[in-house]
Amino acid sequence: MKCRFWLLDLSEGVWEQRPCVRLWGIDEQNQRVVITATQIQPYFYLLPADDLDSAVKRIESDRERFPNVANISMEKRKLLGKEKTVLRVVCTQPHSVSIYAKLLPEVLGGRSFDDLKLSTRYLTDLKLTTCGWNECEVESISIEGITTDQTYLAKSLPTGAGSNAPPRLRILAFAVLLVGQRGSATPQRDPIRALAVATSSGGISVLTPSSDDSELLFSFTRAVDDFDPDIIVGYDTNKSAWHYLMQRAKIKKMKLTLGRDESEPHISLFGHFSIAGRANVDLADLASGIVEIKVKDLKNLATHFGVPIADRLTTRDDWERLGLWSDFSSRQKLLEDITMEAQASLELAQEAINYPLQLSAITGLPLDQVMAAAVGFRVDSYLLRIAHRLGELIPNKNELPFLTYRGALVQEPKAGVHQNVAVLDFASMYPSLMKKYNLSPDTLVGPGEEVSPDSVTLIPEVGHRFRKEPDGFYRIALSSLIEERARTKRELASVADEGTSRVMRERERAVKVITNACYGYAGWAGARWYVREVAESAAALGRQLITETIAKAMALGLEVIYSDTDSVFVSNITQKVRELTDWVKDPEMEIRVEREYQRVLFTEAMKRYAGLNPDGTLDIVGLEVVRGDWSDVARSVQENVLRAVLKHESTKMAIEGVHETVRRLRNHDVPLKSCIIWKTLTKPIEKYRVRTPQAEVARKLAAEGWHVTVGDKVAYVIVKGRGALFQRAKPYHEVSPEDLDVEYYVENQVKPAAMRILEGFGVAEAQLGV
DNA sequence: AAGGGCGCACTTTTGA
DNA sequence: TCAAAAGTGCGC
Repeated sequence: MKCRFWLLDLSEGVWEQRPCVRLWGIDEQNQRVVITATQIQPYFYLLPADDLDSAVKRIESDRERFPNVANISMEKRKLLGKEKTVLRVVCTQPHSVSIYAKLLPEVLGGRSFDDLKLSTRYLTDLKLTTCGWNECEVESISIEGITTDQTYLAKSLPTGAGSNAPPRLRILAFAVLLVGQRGSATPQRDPIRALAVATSSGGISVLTPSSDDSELLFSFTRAVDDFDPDIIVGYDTNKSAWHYLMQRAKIKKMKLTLGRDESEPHISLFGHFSIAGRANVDLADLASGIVEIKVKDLKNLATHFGVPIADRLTTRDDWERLGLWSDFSSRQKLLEDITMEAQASLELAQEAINYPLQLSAITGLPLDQVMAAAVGFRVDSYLLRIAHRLGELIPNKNELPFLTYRGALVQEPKAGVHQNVAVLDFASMYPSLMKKYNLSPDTLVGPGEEVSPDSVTLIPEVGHRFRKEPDGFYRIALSSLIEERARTKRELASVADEGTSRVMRERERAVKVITNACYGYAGWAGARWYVREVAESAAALGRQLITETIAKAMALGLEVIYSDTDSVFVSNITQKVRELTDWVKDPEMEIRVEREYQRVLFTEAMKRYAGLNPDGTLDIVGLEVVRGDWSDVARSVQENVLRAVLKHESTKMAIEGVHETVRRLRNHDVPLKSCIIWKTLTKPIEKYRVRTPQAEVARKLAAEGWHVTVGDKVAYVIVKGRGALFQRAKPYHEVSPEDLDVEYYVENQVKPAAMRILEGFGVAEAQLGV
């Protein structure tokens, strides 16, 4: 019989002594299915240094060393466009692929390719769509431990069948309450205090242990079992909750059989926890990609997405939680916290899941992986499929030494306020240049290579040469992305249904993000297709293009106020701006008016400005207002100053605002929270060579038993006293308002932030003091 | 374990 | 006292 299924997850296993891939999905009857497939054996390619026959002989004559080689055959593939005959080395065991792919070149010389794990191999070879529909001829079987509605064996090679609307997904959200006796909770010492679960069927419950937490762990397992979710979601679960749950289970000698094959969660490829047959989604991964959210937490994420429940979330620090826990009468608050956290995670997942689903469908990474993977690996996965389609050998990941290269051009702005300014920019400049000039690893001409000058593009400044024909790997990949985006846009225009149109919008966004990441990818030393010359050439062509555009604007009599990378700020004279955009007249390199400011303010600095939009809102770029490492009090003062000078054109109003804040600060009338400075720990505390405030505070917290790790944001305030700044930085929860060094905030936060703007208006610093 | 690129502003510490 | 280095976070 034929099974049409929406592919949610993949796992690897063994079926009748053979390695198999399991495809976990949902069918059209909304039943959970799993298909066991054994058609593809694990393999990789070997391009030996010398002739193929002797390589085959050496492998076959050395069975002791290579016992897991099942067979070897010759195959034609391409290496950067050039035909090569390679050996396909089929292994009996999936894990042998990476071992032999490393070992054989050491023994025989040459290189190996396509070092993919079996499930990736399977997806790639069969062109299946993750988070999309696929088809397969199947027959029912029975496998012990598998809990899906239907269990099948694949009788044909499954095929991708497009990526239409997703089925109705069951989502389970959870949150744990972790409180230590002192400092951060430690699994060896502190049981899980409570666990809240919310499901997309409307159920919500809080589990609290009576004596120890084994019962809680058991109940959680049962809750997952009963509801049988497709997606398990929470906030920061990969870094915290899952580790804790697993450790507690281990201590209690229990198994957290959460998988659809009764297996336990395990750490997978990108440091996330993988659960067989389900997608474990950590919303922190979603937050990490959103630059507007400075302090990444669930409340800020929910607020960003406009989920109503955001208002009911309480952000607490560990020590505040410890305080509430210590007082028996306030424990209820903490239970409410995690209940809201679970409910909000659920609502957020429902609101925001379309984008990750589309990203998965486009890149071919399963949902849980695509969430956890960084941009580079998403691009990598996309390119891998294109390469395979083209018959290209897939280079293995290796850390190459890298060279930096010159990047984009930034022009000094004309400082001051400018009226009526148009901002023009090139749409997707770098990928467009890569496509237009066929910049690619396989079209790059070697330094000594003789070619006719007509057949190549010579890149200005850097002197690299790229063949105009045939189409290079990146051109093919980018074209297919750009076409996909155009197709999605067209479909979007004809879709009336709001649900479908949301899916399409997210698809378009996902395609765009992958497209724009290709330039950075090409210049990333960890990329499979890392070729510095490609990125370097795109940057050089970008500099040439923007330089010409600036010159043209000036020739047309437009005043050029500023330019950065792919944008120019010019006087907004409709006719001339039109002439400028027409001048480009290249369908592959479109420049368009992106924004129009009534007024825009520049200081002397690049990458920092504020513009007044026609609707009265402000765009604030680069200035303290948008920086997460300045106190709220300084940021809001600066924002008010900007609004006063740009919108109301009143420096008087601006100065009064500053006065008012300084007065309130000195009056202790500004909440302590507004004085917090957040800084990220960018390395382990022992690696700091300089005594920075955040490192000092982090050391202190660590000494008190709090877990502080790389990537954490440290919140501190500056208190009165003697000595360097780092000696006066304290964790804000230890500080009472009267200890605050108000003068520091006046002199080093509020004044600089305000003066940055006001000095261009002839305001002297003395006018701000009191 | 580490998880596109380079260009730039700015604060604080360091070390002579 | 001052310039350089370290550190962070931004823009595109």
